Amino acid sequence: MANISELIERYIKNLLQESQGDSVELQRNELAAQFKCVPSQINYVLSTRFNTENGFIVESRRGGGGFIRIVKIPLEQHGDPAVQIYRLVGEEINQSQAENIIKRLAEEELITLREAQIFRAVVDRNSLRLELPWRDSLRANLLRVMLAAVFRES
Amino acid sequence: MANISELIERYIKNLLQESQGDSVELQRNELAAQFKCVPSQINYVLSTRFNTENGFIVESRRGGGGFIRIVKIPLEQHGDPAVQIYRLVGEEINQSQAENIIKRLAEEELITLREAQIFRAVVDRNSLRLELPWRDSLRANLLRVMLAAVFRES
DNA sequence: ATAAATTTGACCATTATTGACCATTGCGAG
DNA sequence: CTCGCAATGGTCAATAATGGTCAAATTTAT
Repeated sequence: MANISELIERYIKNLLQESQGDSVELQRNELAAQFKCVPSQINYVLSTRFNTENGFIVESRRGGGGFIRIVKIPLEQHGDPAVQIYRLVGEEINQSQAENIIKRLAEEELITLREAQIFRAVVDRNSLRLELPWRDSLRANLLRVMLAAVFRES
Repeated sequence: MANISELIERYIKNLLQESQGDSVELQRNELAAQFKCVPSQINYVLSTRFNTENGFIVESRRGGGGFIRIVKIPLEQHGDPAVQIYRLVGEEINQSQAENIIKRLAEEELITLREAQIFRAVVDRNSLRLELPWRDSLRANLLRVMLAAVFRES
């Protein structure tokens, strides 16, 4: 189907492949003009196809010389453990589940001891001062972005 | 990179590196001429990139023989880290302030690059899915516990 | 028919650039 | 000495250049 969002997605993934590294930088307005769509559609594509669940990190800056940078998290390079663990997190996670995952990450030496301590501090229920439906969701989100940060090898 | 401010920032940081000490002295008009911008843009760069939050002090003098001196202030490496951290982070902190602190910690090699990326991921407003009065407070809290986790090692 | 995904646009936020006008300092001419 | 000017740097507000959010409208899939 001639779905613009999909075209944009493919275009960006192509750029990622071509660029030697694992990231591309682009301009929102320029891209939008190129695809003859409104700029906010770029945001739509980014949030639906290039989010952390899909293994991407998006950074950006506004103003003069602004940009959008899309970074691919190279999960494959770390082999099975990293991928499995990343998927394990899910939409919600409680503290002890999170701690198990962190323990495993440390055992597999995918993160250092210090990093494990940072992870534990963040997923601690006392750090996440929220009531329960939301706390587990925030914890899952934070765990995922922390994993993404670590697996990101820049 | 169509961003003069960034070029000027890099230029000054280069000068700082090259000069043995931790300070450089320059002339506003001269610099502005060199980069073909208005003199006040130098002030813009100074106030956004070389302020105390970023660990710099700027001194200057007007009139004949005027100058601008930029001095880099290193973080205290001794004393109780917890106290210093608490002072730095406070009860609430926005994303850019947090990022500045993280950048400094990495520059001072108090945390590794990977750790800095974890920190950044956690303090990102998109990771902390909360509305604004509480988001800054949660961010401050998380930053504090992460720093505590790292400095606890004694 | 309903739900989900996509497309649009109005309005918002952040960062950079520019220029008019202001302040301070040093140095000569009287 | 003192006054005045040349040589510096400072402030602030307007404008430009980007990107972000949110929800309504529309299209597509179930």
